[in-house]
Amino acid sequence: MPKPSPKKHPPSTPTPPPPTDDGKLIATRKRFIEAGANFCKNLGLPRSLGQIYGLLYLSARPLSLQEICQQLGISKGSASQGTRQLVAWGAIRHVWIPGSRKDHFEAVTEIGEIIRRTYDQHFKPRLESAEDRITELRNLLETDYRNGRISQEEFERLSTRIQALERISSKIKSLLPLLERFL
Amino acid sequence: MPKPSPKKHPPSTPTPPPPTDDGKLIATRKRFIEAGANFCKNLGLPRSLGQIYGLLYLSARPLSLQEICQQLGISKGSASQGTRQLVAWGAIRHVWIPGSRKDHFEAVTEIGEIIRRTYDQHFKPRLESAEDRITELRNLLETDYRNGRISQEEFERLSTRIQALERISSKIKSLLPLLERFL
DNA sequence: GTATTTGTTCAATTCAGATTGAACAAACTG
DNA sequence: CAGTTTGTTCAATCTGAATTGAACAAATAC
Repeated sequence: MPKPSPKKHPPSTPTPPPPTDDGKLIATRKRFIEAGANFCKNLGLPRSLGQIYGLLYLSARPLSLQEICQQLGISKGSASQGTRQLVAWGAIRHVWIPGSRKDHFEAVTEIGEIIRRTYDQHFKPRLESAEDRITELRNLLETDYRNGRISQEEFERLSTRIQALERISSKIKSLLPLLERFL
Repeated sequence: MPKPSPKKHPPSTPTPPPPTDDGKLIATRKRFIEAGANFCKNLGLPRSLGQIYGLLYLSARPLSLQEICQQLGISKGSASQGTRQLVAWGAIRHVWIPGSRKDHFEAVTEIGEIIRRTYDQHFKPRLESAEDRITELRNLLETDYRNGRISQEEFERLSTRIQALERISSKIKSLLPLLERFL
């Protein structure tokens, strides 16, 4: 690696070179990375995930962790955690480049794939656990009633409301197979 | 209004009675309110929204702001903002109770309604604006190319990737009508 | 009119969680 | 072996958003 003086500057925050070193990033890339960041932010996910995916999605070749840090102006820690998350997510993949012992990453460009996997791994389980939580509610309700903590009238009203939830839940569940077919 | 002694206690924060005054909250309610809070949290929304909706959903009658604060142990400010948000969202509604000049709120129990409205007001517009952003990207790309900031090879690759996005986008868009029919 | 009740607003605070960076571990190099 | 490169971990920090609470406004009561 062409590093002339190993002690040029202490670790890394002496003169933060323009915080985001977009030296090599043309407008299209910048905009796309930004869009990815916003997308993730809107979903309540760390921006960095979107940035990393965006960078890799438009990259001509797999990039190393170092390159990711440099291009995005984020820390090694962030890049390491971010890439791990994205790999687990199935949105990017590890690529070993023959000559190098660095890790390299490339984007999985089949976004449909990613959506499908995300649905299977995250949405579906959650929807299913929702049912359990409703059942738990019903049990709690019966306990409350048996222990005389609520009147019968109260019991019946709450019961009706919980039943409504069950109906919604099972309706949604019945739509899932349909959704899956078109996914 | 059946209020016996108008000076029972000064305004509202004298001896914050056990921070969360769940005196009247039976297990079922507590659990449901908690579930609402978590649900909102998972969606990246303020917990308080879920708590308020949960409380109202199981309530026998419309509740005043004061009651909401007390039962949930949240501040007037939070309750005020929270209810406003939920009303705008269509998840709860204002109810004027004849004798009282307090605002009262009740939950909209037709959750399907709420989902439909939310989809129309929030998801759909966003999906549509996604198209615009992709178009913007394409324009940026052409500008970058015309200004000689990228090679033709680069141009073609990026173009392909953006095209893939366009395909996904239009595929999703074509699914919307189907989804809407079953919503 | 003044006093009281009720709701809103917004600056200050608090809190969650994303990001950093330095210490560490592991793999390789010479 | 020591030295270098590379990735991971985790405590500290930073950031943004939710929450508070007190000042305010509006409506009503007296």
